[in-house]
Amino acid sequence: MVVKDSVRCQIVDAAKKRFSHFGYSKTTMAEVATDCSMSPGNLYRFFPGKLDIAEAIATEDYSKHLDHLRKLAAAPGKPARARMHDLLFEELRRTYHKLEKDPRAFEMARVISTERPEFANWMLANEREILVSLLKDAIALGEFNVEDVDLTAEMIQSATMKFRYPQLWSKLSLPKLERELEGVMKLVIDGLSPRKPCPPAP
Amino acid sequence: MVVKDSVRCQIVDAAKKRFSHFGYSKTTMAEVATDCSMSPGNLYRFFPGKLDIAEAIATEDYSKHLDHLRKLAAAPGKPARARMHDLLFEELRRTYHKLEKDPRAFEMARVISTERPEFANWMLANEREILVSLLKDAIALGEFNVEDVDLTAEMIQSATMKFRYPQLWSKLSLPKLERELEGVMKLVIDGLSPRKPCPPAP
DNA sequence: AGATTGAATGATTTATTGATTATTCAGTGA
DNA sequence: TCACTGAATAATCAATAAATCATTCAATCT
Repeated sequence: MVVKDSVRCQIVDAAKKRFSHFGYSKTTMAEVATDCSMSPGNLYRFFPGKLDIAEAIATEDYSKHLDHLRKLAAAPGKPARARMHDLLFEELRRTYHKLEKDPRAFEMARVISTERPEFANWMLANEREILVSLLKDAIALGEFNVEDVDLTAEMIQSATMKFRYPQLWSKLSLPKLERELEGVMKLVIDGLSPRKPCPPAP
Repeated sequence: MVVKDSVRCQIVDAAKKRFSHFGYSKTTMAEVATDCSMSPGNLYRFFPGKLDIAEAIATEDYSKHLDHLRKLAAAPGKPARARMHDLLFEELRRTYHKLEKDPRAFEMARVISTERPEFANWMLANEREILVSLLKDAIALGEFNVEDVDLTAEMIQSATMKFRYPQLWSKLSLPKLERELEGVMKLVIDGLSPRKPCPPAP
């Protein structure tokens, strides 16, 4: 089992190099196999198919990111508002940089999300979980006032959808996207309704 | 000039029929010309190209929709909240139905928005204008409390982006999309911050 | 027996070719 | 001179052939 795992790792590593050098579609299973000094057929004892290798790479990479997000969301001593800011901005920046500068990463993201739509859902669910615990925490601290935490987390994700796949929507630059996300966050946190009885002092 | 206009209309009408029957890509300029009893070359005295005919059709159609939206946004006697609801829901439903059931309309929308991205921006700007006047009205009535009206309108559009191209994002059904839009609207209007000093009565 | 190979298979991609079609413009007729 | 035509052009698309590649599996090795 430990042996099997190390072979899996070897395969993933070889594929990682190939994919990031030449792209997903331009690397063949035969090449990956050769890099691992094995026959192409043998790869299939470790992975059901090529896409699954890509998914393994993506999962590994994404898990690190998730850990980071969890830390941001739980940062002690920070107001919930600031933590939510950090959380959403980190996501925007990560995907932006990842997809903007690296066409290979972009290709992989595209392939995985079209061939394996559940993967994108899984990511969303993970992030929603983080959001939920952040909200609960904020409620306990009296910073937010939310009835249905799960629903609210879902709605926050809805409202920030544009920033999750930045280059799909608009060719906006990162600074512009950041300014917009800032605005949406403010809107979501403060809302449109008047806080106090309202009319401004004369 | 009045003659030129009537020829333009004739061309647009012929193209409208062809496009909606056979689709944009399957109708040829020669066919449209024949329908108008003219030579293909002559079409170019009235439109710079095929895409511009499609754009003219889309503009005409969209203008009617805009009028409707303006009416909804200005409906007398309704609270701003309800008018905003009507506005955003009408947009969701329109695009959903238009694109869901009619593959020809979908093709045209796709072609125009990829070849003429400024068209989509123009639509957004139009709707933002409506949103701005709705917001101003709501502020005057004391229903909303907003500092920067233009910025806020932009942010509302950002937050509801997902519902503007429903089928691009998710394969969600209309009822699910409606429930989500409902939630996002509530979030945007009420916000997360506590309205009153907050803690619930015992 | 279990692990591994690598040739065979069929699906997918790429290259090539031959239409089709948007667009232009020299020419025609009023 | 002006409105228009329709053949010429160039770009795009469809069809097909050729090659590549993911995947399978009978045979081989350890």
